Amino acid sequence: MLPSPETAEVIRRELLDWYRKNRRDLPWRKNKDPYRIWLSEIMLQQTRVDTVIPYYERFMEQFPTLEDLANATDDQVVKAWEGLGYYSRARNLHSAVKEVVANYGGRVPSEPETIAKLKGIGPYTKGAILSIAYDKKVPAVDGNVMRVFSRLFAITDDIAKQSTRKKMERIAEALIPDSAPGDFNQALMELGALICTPGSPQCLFCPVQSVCHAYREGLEHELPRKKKQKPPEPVDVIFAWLICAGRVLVEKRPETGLLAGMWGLPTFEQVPGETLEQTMENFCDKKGVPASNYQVKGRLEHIFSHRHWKVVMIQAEVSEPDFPLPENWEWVKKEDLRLRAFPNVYRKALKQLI
DNA sequence: AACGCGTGGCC
DNA sequence: TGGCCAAGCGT
Repeated sequence: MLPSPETAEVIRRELLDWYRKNRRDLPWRKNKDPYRIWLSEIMLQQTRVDTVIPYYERFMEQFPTLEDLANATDDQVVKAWEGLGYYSRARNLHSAVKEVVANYGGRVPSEPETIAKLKGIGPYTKGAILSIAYDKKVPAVDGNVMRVFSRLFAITDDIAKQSTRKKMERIAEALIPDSAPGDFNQALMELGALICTPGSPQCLFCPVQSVCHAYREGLEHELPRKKKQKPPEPVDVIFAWLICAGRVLVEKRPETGLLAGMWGLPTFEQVPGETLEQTMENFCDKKGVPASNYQVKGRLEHIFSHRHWKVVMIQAEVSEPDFPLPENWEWVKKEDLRLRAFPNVYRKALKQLI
């Protein structure tokens, strides 16, 4: 059910007016450089504004232009992303930026069909870049917008479903103005971030309260509806701290799956029914590591989106450092560990071990 | 279509 | 304190 033309006009006017008075002064709002907008949208995927800001500032300092990023190495880009999470975003962005330089003369495509082909740019990011940087009338429906629409129009569909986002995009198309599509899209998101928040929406300060179906019915706390996600599955994991003469063995993780392609300590699952020392010793034997003096150095827990690692860190001394290294393993001097990009779970471990 | 993919902040 | 999230995308 689409909003009436009268309702649509009220929403456009009130939202744009409210946004122009209340918009936050964020680093990516300094100008409309498509590269700056693009980077911000990728970093902001599933990530809070306050978390992103320092990463964004540092990243822009290190890679001020699209060409600078295209000319960087993968290691540099991932290092700049270290700690931000969802690391495939960095790899996809880097790959896409290189493609823009190679195939589009270094200009971010302004056509929906073209930009949508780039890695890491889905329906939301496409709409955000095109509307904010190029003033195109394309919807940008993210979690904020879905929450706002759910409440404004009392939509009870599960916002975790793909079909719901398409429904919301149809509504957005009916609302988005010719004059300032980028401001309007950002106004919707800003309203979701500042007023129409998940927990306790500030309906008394809402510029579109008068046309909000949920507010009228007292349903703002019941909406949006969203399927609960399963709790992370616990896994017992061992980190091997394999040392020799001031050096440590590190492992590059597989190119797919959790922390894909990231550096870490050699990591393996605890085998049920075995002691820690048995599993550790079997692991070292299997890898051909001549290790001795096994010793538990500490424990930590780390919760990912769907895994809960219960980690035991076990140290062993490598007696013969010139043994043939397993694939994707390297020796690193302890003081050089900081030069490499480790995801946070390993940084937490290293903090305890060093 | 449903699931895998990080992290930190919030109450 | 731990469950719930926060400007999604790829498969």
